[in-house]
Amino acid sequence: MGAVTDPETTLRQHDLPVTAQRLAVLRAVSHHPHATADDLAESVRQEIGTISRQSVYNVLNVLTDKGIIRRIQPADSPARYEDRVGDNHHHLVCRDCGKTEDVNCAVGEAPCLHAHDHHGFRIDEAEVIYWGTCPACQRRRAP
Amino acid sequence: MGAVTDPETTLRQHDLPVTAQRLAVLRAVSHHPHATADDLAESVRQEIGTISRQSVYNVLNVLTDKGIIRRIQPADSPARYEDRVGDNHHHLVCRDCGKTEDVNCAVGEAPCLHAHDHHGFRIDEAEVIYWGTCPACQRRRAP
DNA sequence: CGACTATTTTGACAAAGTCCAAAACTCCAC
DNA sequence: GTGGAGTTTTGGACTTTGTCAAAATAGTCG
Repeated sequence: MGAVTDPETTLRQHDLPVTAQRLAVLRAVSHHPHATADDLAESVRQEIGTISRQSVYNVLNVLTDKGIIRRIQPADSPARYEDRVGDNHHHLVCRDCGKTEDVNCAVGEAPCLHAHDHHGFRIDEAEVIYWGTCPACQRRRAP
Repeated sequence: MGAVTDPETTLRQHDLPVTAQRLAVLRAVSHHPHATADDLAESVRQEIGTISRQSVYNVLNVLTDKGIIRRIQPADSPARYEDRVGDNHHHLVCRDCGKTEDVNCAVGEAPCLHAHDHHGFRIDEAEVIYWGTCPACQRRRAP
């Protein structure tokens, strides 16, 4: 997604004024999938010198609302952001270090969307998180 | 689980000294599934008069570590606790009000545990959250 | 009952975000 | 280009959820 369209065009397509901060955040999300807001702030500062914490949050919130990026919020971890949207993929998260990987949906298209007993809820998303230990942490703990 | 064994026996079976606070928290979790730590503190106070915020967290952490209760942590919500453990069920969460319902695993036994591409992770749990709008919030928003 | 250990309490602290008002910037029409 | 309206960005205070540490208290076992 981020690769197909350049950041500036993406912003204009969504009627968002183009600012240096937004461009930089958008690029940072593309280059560092699953980074936290703090990671991204750091990354943006290296690119454009300075940005306020609040602006990072503002931009991330706007982009998330517009569906340009996706926010994932695993337990015991700050929110993480990614570029890849609208393809029903899921995540693999390390309990020790928080490392996050994409996994394609195990069942196929958008399968998970059908809970058996939906209690009258109108369901709009099925979120799947696989919890485990990443290779590096496995080595670190059982040497 | 909570219904089968009484709270006091449950605690002794796990080598935990029995205290008024633990009994009350355990009962509160049984009676109010998916309640937050604050909800539970409130509930316990009505039963035994007073309990410190820290004790509620202490007890919930111990019980969770022992596998007596389960903690779920949906995005944008404080942690919630439930009685029902070890049966691979999942949750339905309302985006508006946070209302949470149990749903039995859509695929059967413990199916979800097999991600296709596991990147070398050792996976120990697959967590599924269905996001949507509960009946009450549907009515409230589209009158 | 009494000693020993574990738990509870109290109060300070930390992380992740949000709220607010003022200043700076972008966009668009001229 | 330039000016004005409307948005963004800033910086600082604040909120929420949860943890840490030390002192006081309560539970357990002989």
